[in-house]
Amino acid sequence: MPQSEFLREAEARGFIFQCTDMEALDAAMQAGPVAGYIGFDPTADSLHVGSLIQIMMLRLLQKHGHRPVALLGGGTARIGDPSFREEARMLMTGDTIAANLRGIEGSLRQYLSFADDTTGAVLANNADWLDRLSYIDLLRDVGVHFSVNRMLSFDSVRSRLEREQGLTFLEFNYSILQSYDFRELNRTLGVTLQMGGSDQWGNIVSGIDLVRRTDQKQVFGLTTPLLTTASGAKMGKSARGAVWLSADKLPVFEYWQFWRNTEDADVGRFLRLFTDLPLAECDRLAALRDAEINEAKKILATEATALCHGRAAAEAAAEAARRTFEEGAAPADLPTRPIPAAVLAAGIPAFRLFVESGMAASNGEARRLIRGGGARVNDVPVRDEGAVVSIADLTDGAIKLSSGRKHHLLVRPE
RNA sequence: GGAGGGAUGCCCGAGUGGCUAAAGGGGGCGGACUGUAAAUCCGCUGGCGUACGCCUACGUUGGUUCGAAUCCAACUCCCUCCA
Repeated sequence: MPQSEFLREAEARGFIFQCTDMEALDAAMQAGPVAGYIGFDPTADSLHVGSLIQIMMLRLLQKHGHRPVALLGGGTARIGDPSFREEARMLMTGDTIAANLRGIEGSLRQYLSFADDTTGAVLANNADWLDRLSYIDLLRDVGVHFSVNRMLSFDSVRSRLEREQGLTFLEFNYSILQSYDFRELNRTLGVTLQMGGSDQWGNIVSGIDLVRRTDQKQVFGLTTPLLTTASGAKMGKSARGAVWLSADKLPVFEYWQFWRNTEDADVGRFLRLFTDLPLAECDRLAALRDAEINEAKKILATEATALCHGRAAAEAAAEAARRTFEEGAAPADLPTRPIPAAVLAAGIPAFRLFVESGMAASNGEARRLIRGGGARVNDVPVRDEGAVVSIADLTDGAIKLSSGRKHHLLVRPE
C-alpha cells in the first residue's frame, strides 16, 4: 500500500494498472515534488474522452503537489505510433499538426493550472528537439542502446509482424523517439515519471532503460488501465462518433448526454476516474440501484462536464436535459438551426427538412427514419413520407425536430 | 530478380458470366421493452426520385461478351516463399 498522497488516491480511484517500481516511486513522491509527463498525439484538433483518463491523472498529480507535464507529440506525430494499430497511420502535414496542437492545448488548459509556481503545468512539444536531430548522432547516442531483438519481442511490434500488414522502419522507430523524449524531459525539466495507457508500457520501459544507461538515473513509469465500458465497448465512442472535449466539435449538451448514458455498472468507476468528488461520495452514488442510479448518472454528467466546459455550461446542459427528457418540452437551449422563412412559408417536405437541418445525412436516410417511425415534428410522429411542414407548425417561433428519443433540434425561421 | 497469393460496401467477409446494390457478421440508425442504462427482440442500413425507374459501386485502365465483382491484358499496392 503506497504512502504518498498521490499514489494512494490514484490507486483508490482506479488509475493504476502497472508501475515499474512502486516502492521507489512512492518514496520519491514522499521526498518531494515529482514532475511527471504524459504524451498526447496531435492526431486531431481536439482530444476526446479516450484521453481523459490521462488528463485526469495529470490533474491528480497537480492536486497533490507535483508538477504535470503535457508533452504534445508535434514531432512524433509525423511518424505515428504503430502500437496495436492494424495499419500504418496516415502521415500528417506540418500545418495540420500545428492546428491540432492549438486545439489540444485549449482542452488541457481546462483541466490543468498553468500558474507559475512549483506545481504549475508545463506544455512541451517534442518537435522542439526531435526536428533538430541528426540521424547519425541519434544512432550513435541512442541507437546503440536499443536491442532489436528486444523491440521485436514487444507485443505492439509482434502483433504487427504477425499480421499481414507489416511494419515499416519508420514506425519501428517510434519507440526510440519516445524514449528520447523521456530523457530530454528528464534533462531539461527534471521529469522522472512517465505515465500513459497500458498500451504504452513497452515504450515507457524503453525510455526508462535509456535514461538509466546514458545518464545513470532512475526514472519511473506508471500506466493506466485500458478503459472499456462494462459491456466491452471501447470507451470514448458515442452514437455519433468520438466524444470530443472541444465544444466546437461536440456541443456541451451532447457531452453531458454521453456521461448521462453511462451503463449502470460503470457509474462508480467513472465517478472515481472522471470527477473530483470524494471517494466516499462516489461509493455512495454507485451503490444506488435501479431507477435511483439515474440520479448518480446526472451527477456524474454534470461533474464531468463542469471539468471540461465549466460549471455554468454544465448546469445549463443538465437543465436542458431535464426539460427535454423529464418534461418533454422544447427548451430554447436545444441546438437551433436557422431556416429561410420563405422556404417554410412555401412548405417543405418533412424528409427534406430533416436533411436541411442536419438531422439526416441524405434524403434516403430521412425517409428511412420516417418509415421506421423515428422521426417526429413537434413530438408528433411523422407518419407520411410526403408530409409537409410549414408555418402552421411553428410553436413558440420554432419547430422541434426529433430523430429517435434522444436527438432533438429546433428549426427557427429567419 | 524468381514463384505464388491477394485487393469486394463504414469494417470483417462470401460470391468465380445473367436470378447481385452484391450472402453472413460487426458497427450504425430506428422501433419494442425499460430507468435517457444494460441485456433481449424486431426493422432499416449507396445516391436521386411519390413510384414502374435512373445513376454510382466490387484496386486502376483497357478488352472479350447481348450481358462482368465474376473471363482476358496491362498497371498499382499488399502479403508469403525462394535468390
